[in-house]
Amino acid sequence: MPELPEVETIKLGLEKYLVGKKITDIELLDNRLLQDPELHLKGAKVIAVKRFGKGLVIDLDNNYSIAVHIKLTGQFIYQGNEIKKSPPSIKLVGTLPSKFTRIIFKLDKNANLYFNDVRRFAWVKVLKTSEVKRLPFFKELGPEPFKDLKIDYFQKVLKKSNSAVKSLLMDQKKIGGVGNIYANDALNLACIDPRRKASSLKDEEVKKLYAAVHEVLKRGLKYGGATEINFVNALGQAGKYLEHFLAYGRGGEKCYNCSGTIKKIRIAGRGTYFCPNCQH
DNA sequence: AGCTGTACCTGCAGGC
DNA sequence: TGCCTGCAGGTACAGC
Repeated sequence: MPELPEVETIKLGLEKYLVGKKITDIELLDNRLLQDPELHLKGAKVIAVKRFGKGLVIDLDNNYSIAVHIKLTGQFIYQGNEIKKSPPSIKLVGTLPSKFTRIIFKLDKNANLYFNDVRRFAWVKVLKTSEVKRLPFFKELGPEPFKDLKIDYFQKVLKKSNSAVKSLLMDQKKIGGVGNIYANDALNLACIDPRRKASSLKDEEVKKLYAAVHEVLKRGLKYGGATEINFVNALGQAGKYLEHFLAYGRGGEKCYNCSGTIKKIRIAGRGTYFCPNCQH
C-alpha cells in the first residue's frame, strides 16, 4: 500500500518534472474531487513538491497549494516531451486518460499530469499554502522516521499505548508514514510478535524495533516502493520492494530469520503476517 | 481520552 | 460462463 517510501517515490518524481511548470488548464473527470477546478490553479506555476507522512503537497507560486492523499489507489502520472525512454506500465496504468483518471492537469510545454484513482478514496484539496498545516490530517500527523521520530519519543509512545504494537506503528497520529506492509516487515525484522501490547516491549526490543522500522523503510525507498494493488511512480512505473517483502503477503512461505513459516492472522481487521517461530 | 470496529469504494480471486 | 461473496486497506468517524 502506498506508505512513506511509495509516497516519497512519487514526490521525487513530481519534484523533478513539475517544478517550474505552469498549469494551463484543468480537466475534472470526477466532480466529487474539487468544487471549482480552475480556481487558484489555472495560470499558477509549481514551485515545490513536499511530502508529510503519506500526504503530498504541491506548492504554487500564488500562495496556494494542492494537498493530496492518494490513500490506496491514487496515482500521479506525468507525461511530457522530455520523457521518451520510460513509458508507463500499460498493465498498471492503461492508456491515458484511463477510465480511472479523475483529474488531468494540463501543463505548459505540452505536458500533462494525470491523477488516477480506482477506488475513489483519495482526496485532493486546493487551499492557501499557509492553511495546509491546519488540515486535520496534517495537523495531527505524528513525527516520522528519518525526520523527527526520536528514540526517546518512540519509547514513550510505546510505553503509554494500550494497543497491539502493530496497530501503534500504523497509527498516523503517533508515527507518520508507516502502514501495513512496513509495520509487518519491521516487526519480522525485529523478531517481535505483532500482537504484543506496545507497552510490554522491553527497552532492548524498543531499540531493535526502532532500528527495524528505519531499515525496512530504507529498503522500500531503495527499491522505489512496493506495487501491491497499483502503486506506480510519477512515470507510471512499478516499484520493486514487493520482491523484497520480509513478511507481508508471504503467508505459508519460509521466514528469512529462521526455519519457521510465515502465518497470516488479523489484527484490528487488517491482514497481518508474522513468523510464530521467531517473533515473540 | 483512547481505543476498536465499521464505512467508504471497486476490482479481483475463488467457489459453485 | 457467470453470478455471488469476501477480501484488499488508509483514513474518518461513530460508539464504547
